[in-house]
Amino acid sequence: MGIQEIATVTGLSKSTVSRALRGLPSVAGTTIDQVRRVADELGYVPSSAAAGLATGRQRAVGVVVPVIDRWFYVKALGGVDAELRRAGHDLVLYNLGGPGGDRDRAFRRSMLRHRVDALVLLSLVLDETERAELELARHPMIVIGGPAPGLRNVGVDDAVVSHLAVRHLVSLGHRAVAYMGGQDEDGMNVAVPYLRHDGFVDAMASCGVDPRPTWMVDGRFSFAGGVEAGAALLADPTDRPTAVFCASDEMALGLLLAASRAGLRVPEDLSVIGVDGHEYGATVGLTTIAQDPEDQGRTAARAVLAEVEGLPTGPLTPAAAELVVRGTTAPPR
Amino acid sequence: MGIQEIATVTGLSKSTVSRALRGLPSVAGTTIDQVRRVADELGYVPSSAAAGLATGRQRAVGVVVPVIDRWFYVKALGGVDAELRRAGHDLVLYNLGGPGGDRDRAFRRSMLRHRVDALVLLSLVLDETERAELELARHPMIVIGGPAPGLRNVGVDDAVVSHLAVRHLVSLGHRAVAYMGGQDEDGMNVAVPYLRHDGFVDAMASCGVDPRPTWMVDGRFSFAGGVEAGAALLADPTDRPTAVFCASDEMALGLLLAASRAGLRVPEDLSVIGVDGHEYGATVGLTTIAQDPEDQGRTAARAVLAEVEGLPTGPLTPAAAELVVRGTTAPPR
DNA sequence: CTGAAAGCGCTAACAG
DNA sequence: CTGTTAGCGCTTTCAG
Repeated sequence: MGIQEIATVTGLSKSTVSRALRGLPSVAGTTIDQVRRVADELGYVPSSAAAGLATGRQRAVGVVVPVIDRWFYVKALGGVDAELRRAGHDLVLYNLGGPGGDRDRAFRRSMLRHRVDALVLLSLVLDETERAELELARHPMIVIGGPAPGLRNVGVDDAVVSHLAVRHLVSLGHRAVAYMGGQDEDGMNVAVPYLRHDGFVDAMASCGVDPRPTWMVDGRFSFAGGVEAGAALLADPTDRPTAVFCASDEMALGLLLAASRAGLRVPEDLSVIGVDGHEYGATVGLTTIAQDPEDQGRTAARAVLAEVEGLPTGPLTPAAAELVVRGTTAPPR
Repeated sequence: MGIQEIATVTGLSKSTVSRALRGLPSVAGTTIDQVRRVADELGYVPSSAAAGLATGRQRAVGVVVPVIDRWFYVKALGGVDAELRRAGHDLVLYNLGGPGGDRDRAFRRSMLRHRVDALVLLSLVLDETERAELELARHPMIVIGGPAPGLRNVGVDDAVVSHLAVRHLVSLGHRAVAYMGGQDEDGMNVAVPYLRHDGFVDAMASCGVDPRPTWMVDGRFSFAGGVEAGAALLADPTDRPTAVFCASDEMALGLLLAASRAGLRVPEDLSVIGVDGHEYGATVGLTTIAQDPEDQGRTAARAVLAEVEGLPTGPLTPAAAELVVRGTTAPPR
């Protein structure tokens, strides 16, 4: 059943078996082979709980996402996972499940159980209480996406993202540029939407263009939202922007559909630029500010794992965000 | 630090504290309150490893996915998660990470550690060795998606799915109907692609129509793949199908783009039907055979949790698949 | 290179 | 309703 069985069968001690199973260098090669063979024959399955209790290390890290079904989160999750796997750690998923998710309970009931050695928070900003509670667990934490007070974070600089997009549009000659963003995701307290929004306003100002309040629309960071907000934005032929900066590719894709429904050609009648580097965008030729969430996930995992090992925690360099010009942006007519 | 501290501070015994913390009915209400208060003051954080070791239950279930970034898997994962959370269990994600994922190592190194009480496999078919290994852990397992030999599964009946789609097309008057599917996902050993393919052939036969081999194309179950395969399929104006059944909405979306690039109008020149009920499809008006992966996830989680509790394991009813007629299908001209 | 003994922090009978 | 006594299965000093 356990390590003990192997010990009695091989005539070795529990300790030696334990060491052999872990391949410690202080064990004779022959012993290791023998132990492994017997373990296999016996169908031995290690108990991570016992190991965890003895060492204080669970070899697992938690990943907290506000919702699971968003492109960025899925990609970042994949990156974190890849790196954890490489390091032999498991990934415990904490999905706050959006607005209805009973965030508080999820926090204390699950994350506060020492099941994981560290936490990767996706785009979350914690409030005071939450921070205090998580402090109790005393494990390393890191944030992917928007900066969070008091925590290290990896992610693009959202102000830069907005500036890149606006500058591209303005340099093409656009002045009538609209912004499609989204509010905080219903109390999920995510910083990115605000940062991109403010970045847009800033960038416009620095280009000497005044953003029009009626051209700042809410696409809810989703495809469907982009279609709706886009339809509204493009409804009045006498008062249309010549370009739109969408704070996510999913919204931009929606806007593209709305534009075609409105009989507008892109980029001739309307320029569209998104943010992300979504695969769909690539295949439809969407100009975008691309980022690599998978890589951000890997970086975050590596950093937090290093912190678990007690290595010094250096500052993290912001992730790359790069203007990818494709077919949806052009000079206005 | 642990439960002991609380015991000494309150003057109670470890056992009483343990019971109070778990709110067992055999503890005085006042005691419970007191213990909880002291626990809070002390910043007590329970150790799931210790609890798990003592009880043999980890209060966690593993979810194994072939890859993470697919609509179906993400939705199903969300469903599993929701149900687990409700039951107070954590979710450990095992991502095989596609073809390059070193499936074997992932299996034995992680899943075989008793970190979880049960396993939910997404669309995976295990080979003999894998089954044997997982048997060792002796925990309940269930599959979502295609049936797997020797395991219970929840999911739609893929033969029915194909029949529904084909019958819809044929009843509209189509005879020249093509199929867009995909092969096994590069050694990930997933059953669904084959089932839908065979279902299509069957359904065509039962409708008295011969499927054309050159009209059975591979869209790799992705948007980009759908665009490519669609372009090829529609390339020759003298030899085009009048309708296409796509084994997933993502491919259907791609095909829609390919059709518009080829100058075809949908549904006038070409009818398209997909499978899934993807949100994007809904907003572009894609006719589809809709299913509810989230619900399938919840069902699977519930079933496997019940099995963990030792409840009798009844058979599972197949998940619902429903024809949703929207704007992309119509009679051929 | 291997063994003996002492826990890791909690739960679970079994008594009161 | 509460306390006592054993472990759960592994890792880790400390000695050989």
